[in-house]
Amino acid sequence: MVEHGRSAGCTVLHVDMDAFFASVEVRRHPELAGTPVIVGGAGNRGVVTSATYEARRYGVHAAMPTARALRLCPTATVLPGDMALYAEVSRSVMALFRSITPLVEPLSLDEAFLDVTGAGRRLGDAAEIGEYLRARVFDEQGITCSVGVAGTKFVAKLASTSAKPDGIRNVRPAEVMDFLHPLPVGALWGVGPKTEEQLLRLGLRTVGELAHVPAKTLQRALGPAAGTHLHELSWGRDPRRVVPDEQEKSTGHEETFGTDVDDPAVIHRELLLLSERTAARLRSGGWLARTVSIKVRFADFATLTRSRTLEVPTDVGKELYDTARVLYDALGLDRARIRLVGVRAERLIEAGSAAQQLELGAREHGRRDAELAADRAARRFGAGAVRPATLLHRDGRPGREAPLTSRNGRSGPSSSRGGGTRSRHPEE
DNA sequence: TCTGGGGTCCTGTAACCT
DNA sequence: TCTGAGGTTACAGGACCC
Repeated sequence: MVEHGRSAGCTVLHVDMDAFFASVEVRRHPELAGTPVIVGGAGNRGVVTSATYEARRYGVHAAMPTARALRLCPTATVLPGDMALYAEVSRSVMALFRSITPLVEPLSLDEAFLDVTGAGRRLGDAAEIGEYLRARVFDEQGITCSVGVAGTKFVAKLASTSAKPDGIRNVRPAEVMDFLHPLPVGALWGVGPKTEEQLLRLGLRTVGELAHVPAKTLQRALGPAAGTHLHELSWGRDPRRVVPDEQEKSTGHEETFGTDVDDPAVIHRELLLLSERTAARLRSGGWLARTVSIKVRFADFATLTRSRTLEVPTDVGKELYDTARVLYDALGLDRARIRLVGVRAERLIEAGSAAQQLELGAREHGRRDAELAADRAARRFGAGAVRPATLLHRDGRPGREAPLTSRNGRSGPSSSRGGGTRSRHPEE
């Protein structure tokens, strides 16, 4: 039971599923309960996407190469992941959140911010609502989550992290400095390995030490935006509101080859496949892309990007591919060893809003109609049911160079805004 | 040890426009 | 007509998140 008014001044909840993908897998395979389970790519270049706390005890964490994770924890069960299932569980959980308040801002499949200002009268204060949500999620989905309660998004997020696993943490306004200042600078949103290294060079190890450095000094060291941002966060100031349904800004696909590739024909084929997949996602979301970008990562991990803005926005795979190919060919790579290629559609606009422009652009519609038919076939017979002839083996089977296991079963682009706030990757 | 995939944001530079 | 300043846009790269 929660004492009345314990979260006065706190209206923001951050709810984060515990080891989400792995927990869903354990729910599906009850015989794995209490054992180390890793969800991730099993190939020679696969990485861990999610791991149960039993696996984490061995030092396993997300983004670690699976091969290394298995050296640390040889008894772990490795599962490839089932994004469609995780998305379904996520939809149910988000629907539960929306039954409490319309102000739900999903950050990824497994976490969301809730503003419960308007829900208090019905359900108690924010901390009581947090307890209620945790119980409902467990009852309905059989998985646990952790909740942070605070007056700002940033502090609520840190609070849920400190409550993990299967806990709740309420940080009242008067407690924010005591909570925040002992934390390492790396806990701040926007401080990754590079910035942390810079801050350590300045002798700043904790948020409290950073808070007492003049904002001007931080701005000089880190740039005006990052300097101001970190100074504000270090004093618990975060004006961002909980915003439901944010507009997507880009979507795309990339693929790491199982082994490095130096054959331009193979790269071209991969660019076509990635363009088709990206376009299908544009169409399913009702968007057109104004800009196409490609990403190329070489064997030594050096990465470059190139982009081009289209005269007429598109959701047609062939048009994305034509631009991607021009960008790639312009690099003039002479059988360089390539590890990864990617295609992204950027500067998205709603398809309806661009109807006029399309007519003016007099685009050829036959190809789009064919791709729409392929979408319908994919819905009926499964992804890849229809694809360009160049992506087929001679015997008609779908074919390509062996990239890593694709773990991407997502149905649409993320509403993520990165830079420290959103993503669709579970955990950590 | 050897680094996936899907995102956003910031910064610097160059080109373009007024 | 030419020129320079200042603003805007496009592009590329890097950092970050999970």
